[in-house]
Amino acid sequence: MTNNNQDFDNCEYQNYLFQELTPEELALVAKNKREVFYKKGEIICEEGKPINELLYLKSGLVKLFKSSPGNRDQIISLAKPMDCVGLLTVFHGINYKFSLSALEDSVIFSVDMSLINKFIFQNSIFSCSLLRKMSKLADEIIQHNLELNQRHLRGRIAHILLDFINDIYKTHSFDLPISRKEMGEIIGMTTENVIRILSEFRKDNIIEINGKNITIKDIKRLEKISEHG
Amino acid sequence: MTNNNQDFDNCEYQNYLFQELTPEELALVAKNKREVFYKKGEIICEEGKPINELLYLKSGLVKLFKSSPGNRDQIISLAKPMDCVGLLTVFHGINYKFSLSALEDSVIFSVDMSLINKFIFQNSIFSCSLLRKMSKLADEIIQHNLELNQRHLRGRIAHILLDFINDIYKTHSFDLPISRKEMGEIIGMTTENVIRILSEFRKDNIIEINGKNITIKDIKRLEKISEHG
DNA sequence: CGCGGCTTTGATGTTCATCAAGTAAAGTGG
DNA sequence: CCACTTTACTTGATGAACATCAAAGCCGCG
Repeated sequence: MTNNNQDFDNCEYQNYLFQELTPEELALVAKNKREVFYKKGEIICEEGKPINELLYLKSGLVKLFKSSPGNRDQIISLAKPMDCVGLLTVFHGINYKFSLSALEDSVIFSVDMSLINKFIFQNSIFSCSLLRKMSKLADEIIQHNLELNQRHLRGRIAHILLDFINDIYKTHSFDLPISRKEMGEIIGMTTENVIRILSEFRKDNIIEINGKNITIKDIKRLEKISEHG
Repeated sequence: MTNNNQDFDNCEYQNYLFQELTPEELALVAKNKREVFYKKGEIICEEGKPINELLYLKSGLVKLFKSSPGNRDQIISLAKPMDCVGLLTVFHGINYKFSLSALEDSVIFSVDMSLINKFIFQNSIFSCSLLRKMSKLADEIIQHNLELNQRHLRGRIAHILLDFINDIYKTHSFDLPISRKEMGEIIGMTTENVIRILSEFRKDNIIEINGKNITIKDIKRLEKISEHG
């Protein structure tokens, strides 16, 4: 592991959360923080465990999910680097109501909630920024759910592909970080149907599939399917 | 309309939001606040309109919803008296992403966002309380969506009836404040199926229906249906 | 009293989950 | 490095759950 302070400076640079802190507060964060590496597939935190820290994703990809009986997980949201994982829920209740696991090799950077609470009390710019971020996250989750409930399966698949293109990978050709099963868990459908519809898109010449790699060939039609079913 | 300050004192008494304010701040709220009466069915605020005020429901029942083409609204949440309506979304973006309307005759009490922001900056107990409330609301909305996606129609109807019993009316016999159509919009199903399943429950001797009035006769079975499908 | 909206029930078709079965890929231990 | 096991992926067939369509009764309201 390289110099921690160096790392911290690097990630703080882009970070919309900690940038509101004063130099003194940042020093406290640097002293308090822990950095943990999680291998792809590893559980980061489980439902029911106490909430002690604010988690911040430095690199990788993480899913926030709820597991149900019968191997039926439901993914609530994905966190990208520079996101605060589970920010929405850490201020309510003492235990996690959801679980977190790494979709790719990830580095999580954690700070004690007691320190975060201290900052909230002494730095109003910071707490204001938290309020804004939470509001944004809530809007996104609500929006996501609305979109799911309105779309048929084809529309959902189109929608999630567009998300990967626009929000995560910023390119028309990428390696899917998640299995077909997990894709189904994000958009609420079975693995079989995820595959079926991806195959349809391939036959219709909208995408190209090579195992985990997906290339978008006709984004206009994908957008049309995402909107009009 | 009766004395405003008197009203304010009455509602502040139970209010978890404003109770964190100092007497001076409360005086500012009392001076700034507006109180508006909305008739059942009236639109309180529409998607796309600027967010200028924090709304607080004094009496009545309000729905937060998103409308879609084809007379297909989707209800995101209901607000009971003493709830801050749309609290989750007011700190992000300049325009409402959702609409609000009154399900029953309602009194809304509004305070300028500029004042709320002032309090956030000067009163850290208040902002901390806001964070907790938002976290709680987010948890509830996420939970609500998870439950919907996992249940079949019978389970959803059972679930929403239990919500009315436990959260809103606190009695086993109540007048439904909403139409069958709105009930469908909360739990994501068609009006016809809401009616069909309510009829099934009536035939199975679980509930009694007299127009808008519903009486629960067998809450144990309702709970069982809500949990196990 | 008649019109429009809400409610109710039945018949029909579509969408999607489930089941089954087979292939490819990816770990695992010798 | 190769057999072996396991996990992920893929396709088809079937049935269940649910939306849609249609039609009729009910109720409040001008």
